[in-house]
Parts: sequence; structure tokens; C-alpha cells
Amino acid sequence: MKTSRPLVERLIIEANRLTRIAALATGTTTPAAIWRTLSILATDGSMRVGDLARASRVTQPTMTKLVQSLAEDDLILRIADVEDSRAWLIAATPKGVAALDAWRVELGEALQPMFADLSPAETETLEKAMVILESRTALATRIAQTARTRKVA
Amino acid sequence: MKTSRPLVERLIIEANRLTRIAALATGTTTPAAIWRTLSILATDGSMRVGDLARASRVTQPTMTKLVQSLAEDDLILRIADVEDSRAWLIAATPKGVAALDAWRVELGEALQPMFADLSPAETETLEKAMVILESRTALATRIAQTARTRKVA
DNA sequence: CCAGATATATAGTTTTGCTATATACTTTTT
DNA sequence: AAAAAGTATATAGCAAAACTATATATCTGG
Repeated sequence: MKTSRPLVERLIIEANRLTRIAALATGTTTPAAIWRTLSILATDGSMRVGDLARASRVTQPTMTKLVQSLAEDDLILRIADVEDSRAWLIAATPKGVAALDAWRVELGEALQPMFADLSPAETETLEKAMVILESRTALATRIAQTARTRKVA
Repeated sequence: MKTSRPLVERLIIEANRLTRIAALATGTTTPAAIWRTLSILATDGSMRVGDLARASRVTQPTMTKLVQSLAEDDLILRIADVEDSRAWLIAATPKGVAALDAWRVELGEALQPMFADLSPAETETLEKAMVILESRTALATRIAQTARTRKVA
């Protein structure tokens, strides 16, 4: 193990590992694309198909199809964009948010044993670290959205 | 934002977000399956095709094909298993490790701006948190491997 | 040594995601 | 204000990825 590795790299490596371990622990067969899409909507609010596609790293036609299938399951809602009638605003429905939440709970429970014996001090360190991470990732998303916000204005 | 959410859940949510943001930030087109496979091999050492498939959450035929293509690029090596001549041990080559490392550096650099202005105290908190996480995820992998190790013994 | 179990490989199909393009609407230009 | 150019989503058709079923080779217990 390289100890000289920069903090941010270690962060990503651990993020990837956690994601992988959690997915392994649950036996879910639901495609990751669904959770990714709902996560983006839950975090960043409703957005257009094209923006959602970019955020989710798929092409626009792929996202169009995914959105259609999610809409059939009432997990998302397609709202006409009053400012541009070519566009739709995609929003997570309460059912969609609930499904995402249930999945997160499931992942959390799957990882629970790994963290069951944290000392109070360790718990506090992780709590503090989460606050830092949460503020940074929130900022990152806002920056990413700025591009098209500016264009629309 | 629910503040009542358990620590472990918040951990997973942030892990997912970081992974997503990092992938977005680099323009890489290389399939995630390749990095996932190399990461598993780099972390957990050489293992059989079947175990690698389980760890990577794909079926065995899918992993067989991926391993074939990675071998053609000299990113992994297929070593005959002396204890069982039906099986192969798959190991990352130096070239494979280097490629993984380069990708991690790229991801790290992409995320760097998000963390450029951390205070010394925040940096220390994250450093400590990383040590905790690294020990827990390392443990998790060892536990996961126990199942078949026990069977082989 | 034979029957059943296991590890990987192959075949064929399904699913997923892509490129190219059509359609509808908006913005810019003249 | 009409035409031209640009943009947002949808559709069609094709390529790639991943699955199920099964074949082949090998191992293991009786």
C-alpha cells in the first residue's frame, strides 16, 4: 500500500471500494443506472433530460428511454417546461424518493457490520469527515450546473 | 437533507457521489468494468475467474471474456493453478497496475479543485477518516474471501 | 473407477447503449 | 416578420455487453 498517495486519491479509492462492497452485500438486481438517476434527481432537483443524461454519463437517447421506463413505474415525473416547450423537467416522485431511500437503507444495513465496533472517537471523526465531504460534493454539483444556468439566463 | 440518516448511509451516499463526480470530471471512455476488475486484483491479489466474477458482480462467462480481452492488452496474466488444473489464477501485470494507478491519479487530479482549500484541521480529519475506512474495507474483503478459502482448505 | 460436483469456455439470445437522424420548437439574422 | 440556424427530445437501427444454457475438462467422495 502506497502511503505517499495523495489524500484525494485515497478518498476515491475508498469511495469505489465502499460502493463495490455495499453492492455486493445486497443481492439487488436493479440496474445501477436507475439508482444513479434517482440519486441525481434527489440531490440536485428536477432537471431536463439532456442535463440528466450528462450528469449520469449516458447519451441523451439512452436517458430518454430510461426516463420513459422510470415514468411507467411512477418513479419519476415528466413536467412540461413552461419556458421552453421542447423540453421536459424530470423530477423524482415521492415513490421514486422512497425507493431510493429504501435502497440506501438496504446498503447501509449491509455495511453496518463493518462499522459496528467503531469507538466513539472514530465515530466522531467519521461524522466530521462526512460533514466536510457533504459540503464539497454539494458545491461540486452546483458548479456543474452553472454552465447551462448561465446560458439560459 | 435528512440529518437523522445513519452515519453508514451517509457514507455510502457520499461514496457514490464522489465516484460519480470523479468519473464525470475525467472524460474517460474506458469501461468501468476494466477499472473495477483491476482494482479488485490490486487490492485483493490474484484470484480465480469465478471469484473475480463474484467480486465484480458479473456472471462467470462475462468475466471470462473480460479476462481474455485484458490479457490481450497485457493488463492481467492468466496463471495455471497448480492445485486445480481446471482453474486459472488471474493477476494484474505491472502494466495493469500502472494503468490503474494512472487512472487513479487522473481521478484525483480531477477532484483536486473540490478540496484545494481544505484547512489543516479539515485535512487532518479526512486523513484520520481515511485510515479508519481503509482498515474497515480491507477487513471486509478478507471476510468475503474466507468463504472459499475455507472450502479449499 | 464411477457418479456427481466444480471451474472455465463457448453458443446463442436478450438487453443496453450508441450513432444517426427526425421532429418540434426557439433564437438569430436579415 | 420570414428564413435560417440552432437546440431539446424522440425514434430507428445497429453494435456492444451481459445474460442463460450448456459443453468440456477436471476434481472428489464413495
